[in-house]
Amino acid sequence: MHPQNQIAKKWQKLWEEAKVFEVKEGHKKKFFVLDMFPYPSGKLHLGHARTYSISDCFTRFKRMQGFNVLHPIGYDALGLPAENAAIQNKTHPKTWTEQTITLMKQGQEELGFSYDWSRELRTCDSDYQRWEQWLFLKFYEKNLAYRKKALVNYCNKCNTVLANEQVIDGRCWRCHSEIEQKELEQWFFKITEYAEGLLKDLEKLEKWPERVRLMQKNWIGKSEGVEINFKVKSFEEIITVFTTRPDTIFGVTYMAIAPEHELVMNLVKGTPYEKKIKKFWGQVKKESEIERTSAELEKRGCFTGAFVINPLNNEEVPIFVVDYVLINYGTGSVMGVPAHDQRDFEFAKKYDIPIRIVITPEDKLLDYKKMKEAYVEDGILINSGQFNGLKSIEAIEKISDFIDKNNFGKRAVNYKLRDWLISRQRYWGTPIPIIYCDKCGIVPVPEKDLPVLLPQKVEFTGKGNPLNIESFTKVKCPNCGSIARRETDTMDTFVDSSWYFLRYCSPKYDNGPFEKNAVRYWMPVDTYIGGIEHAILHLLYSRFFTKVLKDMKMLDFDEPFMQLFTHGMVLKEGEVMSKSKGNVVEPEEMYEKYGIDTLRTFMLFGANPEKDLEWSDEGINGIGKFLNRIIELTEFSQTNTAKIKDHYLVSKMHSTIKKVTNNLENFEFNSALVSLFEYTEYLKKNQNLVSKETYKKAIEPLLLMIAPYAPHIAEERWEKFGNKPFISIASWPKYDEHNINPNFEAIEGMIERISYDINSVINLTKIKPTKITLFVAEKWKYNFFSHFKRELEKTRNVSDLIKNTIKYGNEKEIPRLINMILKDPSKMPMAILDEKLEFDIFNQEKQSIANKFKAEVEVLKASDSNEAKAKQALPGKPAILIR
RNA sequence: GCGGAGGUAGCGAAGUGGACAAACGCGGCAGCCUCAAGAGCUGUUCCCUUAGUGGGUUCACAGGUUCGAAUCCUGUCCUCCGCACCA
Repeated sequence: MHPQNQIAKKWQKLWEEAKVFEVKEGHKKKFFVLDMFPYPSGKLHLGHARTYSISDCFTRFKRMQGFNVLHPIGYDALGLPAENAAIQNKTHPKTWTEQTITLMKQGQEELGFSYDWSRELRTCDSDYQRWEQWLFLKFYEKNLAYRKKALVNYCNKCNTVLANEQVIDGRCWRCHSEIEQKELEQWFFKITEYAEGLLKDLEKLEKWPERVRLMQKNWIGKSEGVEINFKVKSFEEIITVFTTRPDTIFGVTYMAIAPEHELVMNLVKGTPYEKKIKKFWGQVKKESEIERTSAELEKRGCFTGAFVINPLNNEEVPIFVVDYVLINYGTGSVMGVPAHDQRDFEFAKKYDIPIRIVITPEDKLLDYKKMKEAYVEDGILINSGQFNGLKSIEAIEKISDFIDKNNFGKRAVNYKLRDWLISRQRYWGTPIPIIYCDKCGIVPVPEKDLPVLLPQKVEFTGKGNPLNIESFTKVKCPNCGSIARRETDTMDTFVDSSWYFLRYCSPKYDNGPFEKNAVRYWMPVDTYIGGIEHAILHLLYSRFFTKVLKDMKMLDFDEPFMQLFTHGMVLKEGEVMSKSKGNVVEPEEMYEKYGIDTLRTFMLFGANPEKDLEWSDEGINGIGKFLNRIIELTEFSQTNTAKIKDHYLVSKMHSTIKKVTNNLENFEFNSALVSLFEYTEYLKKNQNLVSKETYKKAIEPLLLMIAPYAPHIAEERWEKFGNKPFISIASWPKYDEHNINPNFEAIEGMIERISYDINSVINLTKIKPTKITLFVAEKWKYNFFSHFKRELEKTRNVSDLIKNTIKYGNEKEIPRLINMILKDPSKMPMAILDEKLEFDIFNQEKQSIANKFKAEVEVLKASDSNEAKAKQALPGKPAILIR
C-alpha cells in the first residue's frame, strides 16, 4: 500500500469517529456546497474523482474559513440504465443499483471527500419517493400537473416517451436513437406557466456562467409580437398567425399552414385539392423529424384552393400547406411575407407567389425582380396604406395598436418552452400516485396511502411496461370503492433531482418533504458544482420546482442555486474517456500507485477547473515530489538562530496567503498551487537563514493551505508538528497587507545575481575570499530603474516619461523619480546610479552574502575613485573586489 | 445562419497595458550522488553570442492605437461548444 494511503485510512477513520464533517443548523454563518449527485453506474471514474476533488477543495477551504458548511452527497438512483442492466443480467434494478452505489461510495470514501455522510440520500428510497409523490399531488392540486393527449416524443429503443429537453437533434439524449412522434395521453408539469419568471430571474443569477444563462434564455425562447386573425374566405373559420414583424403585414402574399393543422382537412374536404393535400401530407409524414427540420432542405408546399383575407387591406391571399411551418410553435400557421423573410422568399420563388416590398432601406430602392434574398432588416414602410413613411420600430407599435383596437387580433408573447412531459413507461422510477376510476375519473392517491411502492416481483423482459400487471394496477377507488386502475407510468428521473437539495437539509424528516427551519437555514445553495451538460434540463427543472414551492408558500426564496460552477471534463488524447474507446484511466489504479493525496492534488493542478483536463500519467509524479517536499520541510529540525531572512520570509508568507486565498475564492486551484510550490521552494532554500520561531510560523500556513488539496498529509503533519487535530477544521491563515513588501523579491533577486557573480569571480581567480567589497554601482539596481533609464535613452523625451511615469509607474517610486528628473533631466541615469536606497539595501544584505561566502563583506558607494580602484584590482568585475 | 468560449515556447498551463523571452509543472539536456539504474538534488531549456545585468525574433495571421502591446481596437484564418426552417 502506498504510504500516503495508510495515512489516509487513519485520518478517514478519525474523521468519521469524531463526526468532523457532520453539521447542524446553528447560529454560525452557513455555506452550502452542493455537488450534482451522481447517477450510480459503476465504479467511480476519473471524471467523478476530479469533480469531487474540486468541490471538496472548495468545501474544505470554506469550512476552514469558519463557515458552517453543508456538503452532502447522495445518489440519483432511479433510471433506465438500472432497468436495462436488470433485463440483461436477469437481476432486479434495485439489486443492481445497490451494488453500483456501494462501488461508487467506496471510491468516494477512499478519496477522503469531506461529505456529511449522515445526510446521504437515495432517490430510490421509499421515503424519498413518498415525498416526491406528495409533491406531485400538490402540483396536481394547483393544476400544475395535468394529463393530456398530445403528440409526444417517443424513443422506441428506451420504450418510453421523453420530454422536449431530452430530445437532442431529433434523437434520444440517452441512447441516441431517432425519436418518433406519437399521439399519447401523458402527464405534464405546467412549466410554461413559469416561463416568464424563469426567464426574468436569470438576471438575478449573477454568479452563474454567462453561457448557461444564455442557453436557458434561448431555450425559453421568448418573443413578443401580435396574433392576427385572418378570416378564411367562404368559410366560418379563422386562421390565427403569430408574428414579431407586424410592420410587414402589407407584404403578405400567402398564408402558410402546417400540414398537421386541424383546419387543413376542413378546408379541402370534398374539393379537388383534397387528394393532393393528402398525398403531400403522406410524403411529409414519412420523413423523420430530423429530415424534415433540416435547414438545408428545400421548402415544399401545396396549395389548398382556399384563401384568407388580410384584415388590414382586405386582400385575398392563397393558403398553402407547408412543411416548414411547425405545428407546435406559435399557432401552427404563418403569414407569408416573401420580400422580408428568407424562408418565405425561397418558398415564393419556387411557387411563383408575388413578392411585394413594403419595407425599404433608407438609402436605396429595392427591386423585387433583382432581389437575391429577402430584405429582413428594419427600414421605412411603403405600399402600406396609412402607415407609409413610418420606420419599422414605430410601425410595429402603431400597427399592433391598430390590430388591438379593431379586434383583428391582439398583442401576444410566445415561448419556445413546452410543458414538461414527466410520464415514463418504465419500471425503475417513482410511480405517479394516481388512480383511474370509471365513475370518478382521475383520482389522486390519498396522502395516507403514500408511498405507492414499486412491486418487487416483476419480470423484466424489455417489452412493455413491467408495471402493467394486475397485482399492481388493480385497486379500489379511494373515492367510491369500486374497482379502479392504478397509473402505471413512473415519473421522469429529472423530477427526482429537482428537489433533492431541499431534502438534504433534513433528510430524515417525516412530516413533509423537508423541514421548514432547516431549509430556511441552509438554502439557497451557495455554490453548486456540476457539469455543463445539465445547463438546461436539470437546472431549469430545479428552478421551476423552487418557484412553484415558493408560490405554495413552502419556501421563501425563488432561486435554488446562488452560484453555479461548471467544471470541465477529463480527456485523454482529446477524447472523453469511455470503455468503448478503451482509454479509461481508473482512479483506483492511480491512487494505489501515486497516493490518494497526490491524485487529488494533481487533478486540481492540471488545468483550470472550469476547463477540460487533458490527462497524462506523466505529470502526476511532480505533484508527488511536491508533497514529499512539504513532508520533508515539516520534518526539518533546524537549530539556526540567525534571522537573516526573517523579514523576507514573513513578507513571502503573507503575500502567499493573500494569493492563495484569492485564488481559492475564485476556483483558481491550479494558480493557488503554483503559489504554494513557490512558497515551499522558498522555505526549503532558506531553511538555514531564518530563525526557528519564524520558520515554524511559516510552515503552519503552508500546511493549512495545502489541507484542502491533500487533507490526509496535512492532518498527519499537523499532528506531528505538535498541533491538535483536526487541521480540517482549523482556521484558515490570515494575511496582513502591512507585512507584504512588494520589493522584496526584486531585492532578493539582486542579491542572488551578486552571489552568482561573486561565484564566477571565485571560480575564475581561484581566490578563497576573506573579504568581499561591493561597490554599489549602476549595475546593481532595481529593474524598475533600469527600465526607465532605457526608456529615457531611447526617447530622450523627458516630459513624456514623467507623464507616463505618473500614469503607469510604481506609485511608491514616482515622487522620487520625478524629483530626480526635474532637478536635472540629463543626469537621470546618474541619479539612479547614486540612489541612496540601493546603498542601504546592500548594507542590510551584507550579512546574508557574508554568510553565504563565509567572508567579511563591505559595501562602498560607487564614487569615481572607488570604482577606479575596483577596476584596477579586478578588470573584469568592476563592482566586486575580492581579497 | 445566430450566440458563446478559445488559439501563449516540445507538451499542459498562468499571464489581460508597463520589472515579459513570458510563472509553474511535464518532457529534454548537463552535472552531483551511485558499481549501475531509478529516486533525489543542482543547473539549463526561442535563436545568436558572452566573462555578461549583450543582441535578435516571438504569444494564430495582418494592420491600427500608445512613449510602451501576449494584453486594447479592426479585419482575416482556425478550433471547440450551444441553438437552429421559432414566424
